[in-house]
Amino acid sequence: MKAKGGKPQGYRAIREDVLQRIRSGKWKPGAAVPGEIELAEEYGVARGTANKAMRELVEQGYLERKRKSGTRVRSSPLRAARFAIPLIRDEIEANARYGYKLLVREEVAADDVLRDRLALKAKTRLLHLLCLHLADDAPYAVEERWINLATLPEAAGVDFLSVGPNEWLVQRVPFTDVKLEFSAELPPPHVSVVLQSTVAPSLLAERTTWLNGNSVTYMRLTFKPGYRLATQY
Amino acid sequence: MKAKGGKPQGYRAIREDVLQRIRSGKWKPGAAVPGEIELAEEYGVARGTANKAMRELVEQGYLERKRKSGTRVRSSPLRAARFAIPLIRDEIEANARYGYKLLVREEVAADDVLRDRLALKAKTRLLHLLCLHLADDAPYAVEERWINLATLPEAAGVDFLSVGPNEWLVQRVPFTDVKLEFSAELPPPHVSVVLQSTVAPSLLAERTTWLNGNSVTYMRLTFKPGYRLATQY
DNA sequence: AAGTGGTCTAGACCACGGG
DNA sequence: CCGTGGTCTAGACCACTTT
Repeated sequence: MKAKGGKPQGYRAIREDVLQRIRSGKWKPGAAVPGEIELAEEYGVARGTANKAMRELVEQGYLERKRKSGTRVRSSPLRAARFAIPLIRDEIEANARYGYKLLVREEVAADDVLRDRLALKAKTRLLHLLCLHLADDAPYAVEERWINLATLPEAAGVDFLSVGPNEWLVQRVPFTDVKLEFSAELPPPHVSVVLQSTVAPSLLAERTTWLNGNSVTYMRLTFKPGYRLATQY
Repeated sequence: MKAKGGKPQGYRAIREDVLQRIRSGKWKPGAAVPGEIELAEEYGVARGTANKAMRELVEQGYLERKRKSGTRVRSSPLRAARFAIPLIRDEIEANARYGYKLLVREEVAADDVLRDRLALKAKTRLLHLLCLHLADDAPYAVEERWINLATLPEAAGVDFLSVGPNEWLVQRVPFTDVKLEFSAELPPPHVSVVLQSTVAPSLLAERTTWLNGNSVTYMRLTFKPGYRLATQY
């Protein structure tokens, strides 16, 4: 345990001070907050220092700033939760022994659903993978993945037997846009069989990745029933 | 539509330039990146300007920086998805007419589950609410909420008939910590009845809110079957 | 027109951490 | 030790927005 008893110094001191006044209700939602110049004088620092403090509070969703009209406490705090999206491997290894199995590897032509989701032309070839992630030898999540071979031809030469597609992609392939969706589903039979689960709702995470307007990959990650995705902020 | 054709100026130019070099693979994961001084000279700007550009890239998860050893491209980009968590009302009003109904309002004693989750003493009184959020008169989500009256006695005097607890709380009550969890559940009967749904998996969002170590409220939000929580980054 | 935040500069000192 | 990033300063000009 680090002793963090000492009060923050510099711009952090200002940031925490202002935050304290917001949390305590001293500065209420919608209320105006002193400007940078005034704050800088109050704390005896340069304007740039006060600026940095206020900018961080804007970024954290506590303040709104507009030129000329000044700074205000956000009326309904735009709380943005930041989910860390670790490699599944890392998530499992935090508490258990990680295992990985490749179940299916095949080249396929895109069907209508995939063509739509990945914005593909008619005959585009995809690499389809079905993988199982295990924690202490028990099924943890099933990964269904399609990789666009038009964008990523080099994927055709990888066997994915020992390294999962997630890890392979993240290390080698840059991307510019990601769409992430969560929903609750009853897994289809070919997934629930692999999860060794009876009929029970599963959390489904879907991720579609793009590179400069070209689709790279689409992934469906079905977690075992009872899985909880948690964050704290 | 704004025409954003013009290339970014100042520190943004540096940020986008460096990002481009990462995304194009010119600078690979794990590789060292020029230091601030070098970058500043390259672009003919002050060191502080280069610093600002690099800091933003760290924050976005693209770079790692350490004193003395310098700046590197993150080997596996720490992709953090930022979920905006709007008031349900705003989420619905983006596409439909919002409706709200209070179904249950009662003071209760905390049971074991709630005592554990909210870290309560034995006899703490809670305000229990059951609410329905509607989109164009169709059930959209069911909100079950418990408010800690020890922390928030003033909530006992609010009827919550026209203003939902979510909106009331967010406007008036500051908080310091939030725990947010997502899972897939088969809703219990008293929830599925209200959702007018047959037996189908629902996405469940649970949020526990704290103020300086004291629990404020616990909420279970059950979305209608088929709901998708989406984010883009 | 004028006020407020956004950005930049040139220079400085400090803190961390690898050698 | 000493190089690199972290922070700060005092001053400046600019951009946006309201008056």
